Amino acid sequence: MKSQFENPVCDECRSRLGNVFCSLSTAQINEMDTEKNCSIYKKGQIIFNEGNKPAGVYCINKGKIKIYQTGEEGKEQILRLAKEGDVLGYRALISGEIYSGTAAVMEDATVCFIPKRTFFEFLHTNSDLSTKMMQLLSHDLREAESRLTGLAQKPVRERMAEALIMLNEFYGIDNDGAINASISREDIANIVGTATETTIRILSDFKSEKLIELAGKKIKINNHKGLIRTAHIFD
Amino acid sequence: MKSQFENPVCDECRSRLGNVFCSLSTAQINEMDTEKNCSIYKKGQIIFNEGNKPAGVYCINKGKIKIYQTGEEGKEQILRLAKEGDVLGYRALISGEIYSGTAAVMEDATVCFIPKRTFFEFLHTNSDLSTKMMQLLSHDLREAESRLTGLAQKPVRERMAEALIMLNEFYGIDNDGAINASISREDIANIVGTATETTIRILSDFKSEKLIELAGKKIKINNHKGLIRTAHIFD
DNA sequence: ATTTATTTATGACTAAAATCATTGTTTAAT
DNA sequence: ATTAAACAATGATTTTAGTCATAAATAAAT
Repeated sequence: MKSQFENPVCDECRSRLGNVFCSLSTAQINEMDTEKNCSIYKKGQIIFNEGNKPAGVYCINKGKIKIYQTGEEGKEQILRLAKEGDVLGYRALISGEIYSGTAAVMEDATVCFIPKRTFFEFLHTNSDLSTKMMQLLSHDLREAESRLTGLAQKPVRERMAEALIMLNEFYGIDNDGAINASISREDIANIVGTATETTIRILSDFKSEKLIELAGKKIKINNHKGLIRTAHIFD
Repeated sequence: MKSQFENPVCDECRSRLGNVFCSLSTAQINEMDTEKNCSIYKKGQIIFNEGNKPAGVYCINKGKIKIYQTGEEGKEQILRLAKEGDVLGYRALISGEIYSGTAAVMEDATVCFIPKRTFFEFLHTNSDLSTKMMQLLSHDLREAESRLTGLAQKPVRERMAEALIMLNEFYGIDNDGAINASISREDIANIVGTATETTIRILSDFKSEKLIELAGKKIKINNHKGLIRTAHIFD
């Protein structure tokens, strides 16, 4: 399932400076280094599963991960995406509930597990961390609620344009100017909340309209302003 | 807009014992009493508006409130409902953003405003409050994400059944066994994420199927198990 | 009490997106 | 290199839910 290897060192982790753990004390960083348990996950592997009890949080050192909920007929709804520097699994841990979603690896990942005990100790002794956690949760909540409204009110085409803009921002671009990720049409469908065929059709439309370029799983945004107009984002 | 009157006393507020402020110290309760500013709002009035900058949080002493986002063509998407004991406006305040939703009164309300300064002081000095705030945000997030998945995957009929069960739990029942609230079909539509006409039709269907009884704005759940089956809730 | 406005109800029609079916293409496995 | 499996593309059809229109019923206002 997961292979042991030489753990990344928190003190040297550049991602950490951009996440909730950026203000840990030297002592706390050392403790995290001692207590954490890092693993390599291959594409397709599950980090945690809907319904399971959380035992800590996961800090992503490398890789691309999706968090999704599984609906009635096994269809995934992707709730969030995560990449290096992102922390996972805090929602369920903090609220003392079971995981409400599953975290699966989209591109090979190195993930550090920080045990519950350690995380809560930090949370109780470092008020900056708890402030940052509240801000993170607040941000996630805003995001989820906005998507909820979009899903209820916007047509698929607009949500698709929005999703492409989001993916472009989230993953950044590679040397060719394409979105720096290989995402299947099915995953895109599960982000947007539509059928895979509909996703394929709309992407083809966008291509015909010269808004994007397609090359296999690679998507390049050609006309950013046009996409924004298509998405009807005015804020 | 809002009329001044004799403020409710926090120390005597029974609702407070069930919300995030339940563990404030006596000194903090007294401070809250001094600093807070309570108002009476009539049905239809706005407590805060999407896009405005938060200046504190609102604690509902009495009344029914909806928080919604306004979409492109002015259609409301109701994100959350609130009643006595609920706290409002914390998400935007904590994340330092503008309000992402509007809070409007559905039934005449008494609402206490707690200034930002006071709230943050409590948050920084009372670790139990910050824990509870994190739990509240986590819970809200779970709720929002589950609704997101439902909206993407469940047909209107199922979501409607689910909404009725939620409303029944949230507002409780009156002497006649009906949901203890008068909600317009339009508001129900804006909770479920559908058109008002569709809401009316599905409620009529539920009535024909003896799942509910309708009398004007009053809705009584007749067959709870049947509704749960209709909603396809298995957890 | 009567008028006006709002809300609820119902029918007819349209549009959007899902589903089903099939073929082509890429990617992975042997 | 060849086969198998997974993924992408496209067409045809169906289903779902939205929109428009109009009438009945409630609720609010004068």
